[in-house]
Amino acid sequence: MHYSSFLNYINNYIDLTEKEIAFLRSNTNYKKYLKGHYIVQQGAVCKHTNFIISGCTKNFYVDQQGQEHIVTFAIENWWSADLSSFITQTPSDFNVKCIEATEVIQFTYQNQDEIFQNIPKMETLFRKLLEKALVSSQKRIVNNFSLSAKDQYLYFKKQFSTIEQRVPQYMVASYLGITKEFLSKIKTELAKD
Amino acid sequence: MHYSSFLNYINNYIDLTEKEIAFLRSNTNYKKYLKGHYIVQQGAVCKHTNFIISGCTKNFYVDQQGQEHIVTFAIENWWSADLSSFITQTPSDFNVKCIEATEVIQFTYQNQDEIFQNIPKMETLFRKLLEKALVSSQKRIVNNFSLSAKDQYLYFKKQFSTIEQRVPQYMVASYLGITKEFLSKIKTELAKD
DNA sequence: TGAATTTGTTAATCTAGTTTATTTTTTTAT
DNA sequence: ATAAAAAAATAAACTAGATTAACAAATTCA
Repeated sequence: MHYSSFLNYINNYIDLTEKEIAFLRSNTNYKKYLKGHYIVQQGAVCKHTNFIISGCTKNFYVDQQGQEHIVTFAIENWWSADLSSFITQTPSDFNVKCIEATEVIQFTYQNQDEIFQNIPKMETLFRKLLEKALVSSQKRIVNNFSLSAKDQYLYFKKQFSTIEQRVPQYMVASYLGITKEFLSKIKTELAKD
Repeated sequence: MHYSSFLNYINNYIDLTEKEIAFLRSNTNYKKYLKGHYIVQQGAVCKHTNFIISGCTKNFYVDQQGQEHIVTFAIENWWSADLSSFITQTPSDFNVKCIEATEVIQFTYQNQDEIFQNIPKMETLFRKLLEKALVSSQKRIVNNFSLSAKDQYLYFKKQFSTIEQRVPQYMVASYLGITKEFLSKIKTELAKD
């Protein structure tokens, strides 16, 4: 069943009783998106937080010049949403799009509220996830201004080798904040060694 | 008393009973740092999360070339710590230094744990603070790769005008990830209009 | 009050990464 | 299997921002 990987994931952090599992199940639902489909679209409210069971998504932003900037990727066992829109329930500045066909367990803001109220351990889990996410976001800012593009690419490759193998190179470039041409240059340079 | 601004701040988000306030008080303490003093030093464990009552701190990182990169500033009614070190209780890669004499209410990891266990509303508050912090961290990443240095400076100025007026210009440059010379150039350019 | 230190400016030169344009390779769908 | 589309590579010209170095203001503090 679809829920098993979701429950396995949660089980890595906290223990849930049968009752709590049932409650969680009744406050989440399973959904499958096709490749290329949008989970969230710029201008629309992000209705759900999504736990990815299988597949891959990108969270990106289209700037005024029409250029796409990838903020995060997400794969199996990660969370995917536009946090800003979700927590405020206001229109999103970002898109979440499926790079592959993607299965998720999702819950609404109301669902989340009920889950946290009925299973405080879940709120603790989320608090800790947010801490980790913030740490890696800050780490990315630091890398951004202390590493060359080449070193940022090597760091990404080391940290997210699975993602690098699954997404087109121009998306990696977009995530790194450099042009696809320059990433190509970096890779040929690295290949020489 | 020192605690009043801390309690006022918390009161903006949640209601605490007298008992809860007493508990919070007994699990936090007041401390005053002089200008130039370190709250956290690179290589040491970040023992406390600090709520700033008065003053200003910078959270920065010294890279291998000896260059300082400011990750965040913090002023009155903000939180200041090296989150990464605090949550893992392992040595920090960052420094937190007082730009002005700074008064804080601080608590240890154990204190935090007890507070969250005894006052779940406090964990909810922190979960929400972390959500907001993550959103603004992601916003900063986006700005970083879609705005020119000039526009990033204008955004900083708009968002943190109080900070801009309090810290030397070379620190603003460091926060923006540009050289002080280039920021000076940007400012003379802007002054022409 | 004035010497020392910290902070900010200006200008010339340099470089990492962008832009634009063309070609090649890989993937997708029929 | 093959045509069309998507992705990647190459290369020349260009630019935002860095580096270096010398100088000017503003603070600090004895």
